[in-house]
Amino acid sequence: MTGNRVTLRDIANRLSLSMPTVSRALADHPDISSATKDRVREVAQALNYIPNYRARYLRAKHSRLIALILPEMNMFFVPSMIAGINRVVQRNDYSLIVFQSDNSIVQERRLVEYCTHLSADGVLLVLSSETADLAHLNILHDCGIPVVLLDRTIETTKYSTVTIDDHGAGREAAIYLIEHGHTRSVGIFGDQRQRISSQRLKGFRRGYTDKRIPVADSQILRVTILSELEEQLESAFAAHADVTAVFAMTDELLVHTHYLLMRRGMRIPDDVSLLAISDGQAPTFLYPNVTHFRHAGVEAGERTASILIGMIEHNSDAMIDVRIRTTLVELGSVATRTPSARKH
Amino acid sequence: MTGNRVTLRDIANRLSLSMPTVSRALADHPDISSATKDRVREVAQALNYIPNYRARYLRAKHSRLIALILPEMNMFFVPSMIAGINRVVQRNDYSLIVFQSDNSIVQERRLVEYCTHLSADGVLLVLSSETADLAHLNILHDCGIPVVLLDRTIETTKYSTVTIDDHGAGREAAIYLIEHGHTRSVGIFGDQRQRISSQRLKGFRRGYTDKRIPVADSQILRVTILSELEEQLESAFAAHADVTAVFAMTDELLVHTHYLLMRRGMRIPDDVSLLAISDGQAPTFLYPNVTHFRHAGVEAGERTASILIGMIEHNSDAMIDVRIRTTLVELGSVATRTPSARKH
DNA sequence: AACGATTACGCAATCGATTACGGCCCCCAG
DNA sequence: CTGGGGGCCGTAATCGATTGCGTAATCGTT
Repeated sequence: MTGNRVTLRDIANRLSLSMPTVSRALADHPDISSATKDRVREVAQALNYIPNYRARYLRAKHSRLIALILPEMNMFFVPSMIAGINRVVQRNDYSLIVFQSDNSIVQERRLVEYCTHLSADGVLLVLSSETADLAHLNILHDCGIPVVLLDRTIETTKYSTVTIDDHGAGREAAIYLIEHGHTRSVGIFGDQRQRISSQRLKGFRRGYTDKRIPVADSQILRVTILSELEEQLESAFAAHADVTAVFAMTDELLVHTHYLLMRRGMRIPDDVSLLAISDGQAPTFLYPNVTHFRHAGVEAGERTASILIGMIEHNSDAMIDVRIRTTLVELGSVATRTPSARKH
Repeated sequence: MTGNRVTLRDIANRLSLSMPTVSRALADHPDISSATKDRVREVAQALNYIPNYRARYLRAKHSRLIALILPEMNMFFVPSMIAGINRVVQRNDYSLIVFQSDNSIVQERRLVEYCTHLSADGVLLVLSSETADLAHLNILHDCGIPVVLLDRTIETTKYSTVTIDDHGAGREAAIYLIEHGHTRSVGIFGDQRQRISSQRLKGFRRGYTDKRIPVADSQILRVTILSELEEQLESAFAAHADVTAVFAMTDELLVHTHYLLMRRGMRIPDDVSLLAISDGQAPTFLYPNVTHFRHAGVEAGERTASILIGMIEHNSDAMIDVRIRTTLVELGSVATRTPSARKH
């Protein structure tokens, strides 16, 4: 360690110039002669000058820091989403600060506040499951820090949001199953306090309603804790011997459902068809590959980050709501059943 | 947006006090009377004062920022590692800045430099696959910024490292297979430019050597791109009809190998046994569950972050090398074979 | 020759907070 | 009565960089 860092003053002293001149020289300001610029650059290089962004951004109002607050790390979706966000963020010369709220509203509140301390230029927020309202975001609004809500949100007219078309995906999944002859299926959904879960569930039911096919409540699983899945699935099978298909709302539910079906000795799609909403990774390494409605995490991340940076740079308060549509990827885990060909 | 943020000066003016007094009052300095402290706190609250860390840390030498540079996002290992890092980082009141080098040494170099601009207090680095030496880290050393190399490293005596006991895990995996009667197996390894791949491979071979069982080169797969896996696996099976077990070096290789085995119609573990090194997630949702040598990503992240923060706070240059041992988790994907019971 | 314009740079303030140092007032002891 | 010592607070400098404004020197113009 060479002691303290080289500053503009050091360069200035070395060249008998003033700090402002050195600053302007390094910034390629037109007021400075190119001869001086060259000398400054040379000395800066020689002395190994390292700019102090902390000092620079103290004067500027911005920090070029973007915060991402996640409820939790998850091997599905989150990594690709971060990858997408990071790509856009880095490309625009911002840095991404990642926080975890651990699904706690207290933590989330604390972190939001912390973002103001850090003078983040913008905040990307995936709400914790405990978050019921958005009052704790007022502080960001007061500071003029734009926010984009991502993936897991609640209804709002105040903040921009980027979400999957959850309702649409659920509905299309149902219709896809019905059109392949699966009039009796089991739908597996997550914690209903989360909008993505309730929306996908509503969409799923809607699909059946639209096709005028009844769905019993026992066909709809609401899995709050993963460990409940097995029992709920067994009950559903027990209640409905004529089930020919299973729909899983997320990758996490998918992989565990897939496992349970396999363990049950069920062949996919011969004994039971399997359909999911997924970011497309798990379906390609499960056997057989799983037909799914795909939402690209990378894309979602990129769009979200783009919107946020747009808001930051145009100082815009415009509320943008992006609903990302899913695309069907058919990989053969859903069989076509004719009404007569039902199991047994 | 209410215009500009409330500063210490605003509070000072409101109370006809000086900025330093307000600063000290908020910091609970003994020089300030409790009456004044109360008044200051009250006004700070009322005015919605938000401290500016950027200004605060300009005087202090530190920033309470820790940077993490990753080669890429990956659904396996990385999320749990980040989770572990983040937990420790947040608990110690630091913030985590995440960068992706996209496996490019140019990017990595740029990001390392960027860390100095931001005055990061420490850097956590997972080397890109292109990184062959550590010269680009000198700048960090010059700035007195501690570094801990994580997971994917190269040999160094200059920086602290946290790695899995790759060689040991590979060796134990081999021995485990042998002791279960699998004298002929296929080992699937990653890009040999990476230390973790070469070490695991070496360890695996070593296990066989120790047990005095020959291993043909065609039993060892080196998979640089995932799409090559299928072909290589087929060749291996074609070359060795007596293969009774497959070992996958990582989760990523595991899930795809599992898929290929299933698609081949092979029953696990009846037709072929499957063993892996894994962080323990994938093995529990693949059917059947996969016996593996487990390395906890969360733990690795936590240890790494702890070491880095220790170095930061004790201003220590001590070189620490942590080699995380893997633990065997038996989940039944490896059958016990007696010599006579080999397949056919 | 004198004056306005241009070039190239320095001075001083500023961002918001922290800290070394100094000073006032009051109380108590000598 | 006086001096020493706390208690409590203000002054000024500082962190490193940026920016508005001023200015000396040079140049060109009529």
